[in-house]
Amino acid sequence: MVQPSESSPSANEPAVVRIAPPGTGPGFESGSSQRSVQFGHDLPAGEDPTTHGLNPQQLEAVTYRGPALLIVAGAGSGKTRVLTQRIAGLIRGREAWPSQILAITFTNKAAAEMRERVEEQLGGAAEGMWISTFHSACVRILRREAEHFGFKKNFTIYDSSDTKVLIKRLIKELQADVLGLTPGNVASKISKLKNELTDVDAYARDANMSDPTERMFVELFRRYTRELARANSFDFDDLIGQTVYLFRAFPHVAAAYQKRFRHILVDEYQDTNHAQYSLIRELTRAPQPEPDDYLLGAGPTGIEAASLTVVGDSDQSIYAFRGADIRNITEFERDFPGAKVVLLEQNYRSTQNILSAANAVISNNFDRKDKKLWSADGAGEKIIGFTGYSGHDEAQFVADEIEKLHSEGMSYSDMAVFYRTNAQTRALEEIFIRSALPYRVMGGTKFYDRAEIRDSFGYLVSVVNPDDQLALRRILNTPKRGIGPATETQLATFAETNGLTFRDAMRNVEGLGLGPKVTGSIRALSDLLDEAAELADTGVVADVLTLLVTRSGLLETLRNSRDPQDEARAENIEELQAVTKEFEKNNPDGTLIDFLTEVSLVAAADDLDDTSGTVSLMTLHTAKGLEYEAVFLTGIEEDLLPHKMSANEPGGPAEERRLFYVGITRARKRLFLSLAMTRAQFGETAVAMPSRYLQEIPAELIEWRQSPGMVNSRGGQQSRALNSTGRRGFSNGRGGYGGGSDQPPALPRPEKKAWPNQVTNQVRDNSTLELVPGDRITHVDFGEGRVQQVTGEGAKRIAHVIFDAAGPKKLLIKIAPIEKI
DNA sequence: CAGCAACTGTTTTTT
DNA sequence: ACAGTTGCTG
Repeated sequence: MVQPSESSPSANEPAVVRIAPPGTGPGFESGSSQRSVQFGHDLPAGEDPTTHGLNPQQLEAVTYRGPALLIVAGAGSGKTRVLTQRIAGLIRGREAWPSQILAITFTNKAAAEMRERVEEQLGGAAEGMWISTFHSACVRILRREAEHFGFKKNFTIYDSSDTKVLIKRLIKELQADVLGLTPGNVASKISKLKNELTDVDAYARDANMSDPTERMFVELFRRYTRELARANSFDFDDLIGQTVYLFRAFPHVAAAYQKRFRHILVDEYQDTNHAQYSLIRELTRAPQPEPDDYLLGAGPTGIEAASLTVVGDSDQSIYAFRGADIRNITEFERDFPGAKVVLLEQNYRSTQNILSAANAVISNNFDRKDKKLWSADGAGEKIIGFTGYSGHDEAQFVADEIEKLHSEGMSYSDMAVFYRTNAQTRALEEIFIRSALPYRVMGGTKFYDRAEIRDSFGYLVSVVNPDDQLALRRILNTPKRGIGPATETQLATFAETNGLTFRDAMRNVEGLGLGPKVTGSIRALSDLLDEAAELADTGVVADVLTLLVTRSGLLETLRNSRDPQDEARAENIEELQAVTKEFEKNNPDGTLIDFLTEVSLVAAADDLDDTSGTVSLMTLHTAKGLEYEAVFLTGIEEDLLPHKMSANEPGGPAEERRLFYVGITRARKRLFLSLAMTRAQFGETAVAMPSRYLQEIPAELIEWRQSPGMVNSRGGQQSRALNSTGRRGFSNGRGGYGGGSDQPPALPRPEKKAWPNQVTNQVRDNSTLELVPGDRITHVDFGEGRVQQVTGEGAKRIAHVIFDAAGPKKLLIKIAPIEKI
């Protein structure tokens, strides 16, 4: 069996899988204080490595044997440890071969981590085990079985933006935009339907076809489905849904997997959607006897259904928006009669203060099983609260506190900043860059979303999967080679009328009667793709990419451009070449298809880099499953958390509260909650109100450095740094707010734009500014100060300054808003 | 067909 | 604020 691609790290961070040394770096949920005793080789003689060091509930979860087991694992209760020891125990006790194990995790990174830890327990005997995400596992199955239902095994995967491009084209063709249908809303509706395993025909049966918008939507859905099939492609949702379809339509195919996988384990079960649930149901069915078995008189197969272990926490269900159905976990016992349930409530991660805050917040969600996390490790430090005047002010607080923790000996990689929306990174990044703080934004998937990278992938996909018309159209005139929309349409029509693929139309371009110049361009492109395909059969991925980007002129066009940004774009392509070389190194037998599959399925959390020594920035969603010594939860404001888009949705506010809960429970020792009074949005500054969830935390757990009540409308004139130091103890014992009131005081209403965005408007370049210790400087926010020391080289020179009022700061000289006096 | 200026809507979260 | 798109001109 081919080794799965999920055992290699994401192509974005292509080095070897990194495991943080105990106690450092962002760990996966593992019960940090238990870590030192978890591996067999540390044990005294005679101890059972599978069960050593477990509490009674964990022990039960590891050793229980039966058809179905639900482990209700509160945050930080050591569930990953329980899962890995359970797997190791099954294999060590000869109850299962590695190849009979299927473990499903939420991200590739979590899968790699789990594999690593199982191997460590077993001394490397995990060969043949499937530990992967739902999507990766389904790709593996589909590649092997695609030919059963009209796909080829070289299929490619459409990500959400590919999907949108295709739908956009269809909307244009059908002029569906006049009915208010946009690529966004059509794509999300189709995705929802697929998550419910509803296909076009099923939907059309119940649709109100007298409604023109509805009728149009059905037509779009139908064409979208047809186009995907024609392009030999699956979208994200298809990967799951089509696998379920495959199993249901071809019982003998399903039986092969039902027989193979004897133990199925699913992590983060609370976030499974209906399609994923159905997949698990199919896999845990007892295999049906095949026709041949009857002929041989074998009767029923006699093979029992696989055993199923699921781990989850309904309080951490945060993906309802993409179809996750909390009932999958709440009704588990009904779905699998005779299921055993084990509750893990002891927390090995956080201090009691942090857990008490988390418990208090989540207890406001009614309709949940009461569950209280507790720790044996003591109260710990208080939670720190802070209210800034603006998002930048808040960011400055975060940066200052990070510096402080760092100077006290905490590694940057042990700290993380969370936020609700990706847009909030801007202010944080600006301040962090200025403060010369090493940071890294997780997810955002920025690299693979850049146009030049997508173009490069367009070439690669066109080579691997010539049926993909979308990829071909993307590269047809990129770089510019004189093939406009008119020519593109002619090619498409020619293909249509002659029953050819778009790619074949290109191969026969001479038959179209186009101008000699255009014909020549298409011929050259077509030949290049053929040559690359030949190379892909024998050569390595990196060479194929190099051939394509050089011979197509993509790279050269960018290099010769006079747009200064194109230089960076060319560098991005070179970085992609480096990524393919790394892939090559990690997967010596990896094909181009493997490479494309891997990058298609990287998740936001997959590019975590444990050893990089940087602060991690990420959304609350990405943070799930991770833990850090110190956590900063930013933007704890109404309309942001809970987000205003969630207000109308049923269950919205409760889900947002779970999101807050997830954020709180990521912290081991230190937790910081911050908000701003005004926040820039759409370039305009709007007033923000403290989040309702803040009041749910008992006041005695929070020490407000600057409470919402302390901030007044004149505050914008003062620098935060002037009045934030040394004040403490504003709790009054009742509400969560300082300043003497029980309820969050009504915030003042400053005029719009009362405090124009002080940071972003200032584009400056101080790269020529020379500073030496002793110089007096003035800073836009911090006032006057004296340079103590200058470190770093060139563009990275950092001034260490003690400001008269704001105290010590580090500034990146190139971009800091400073002047020499 | 390419390049430029003006104009739009967009931001909730993600495999 | 910004990117992506439309519409005009050469």
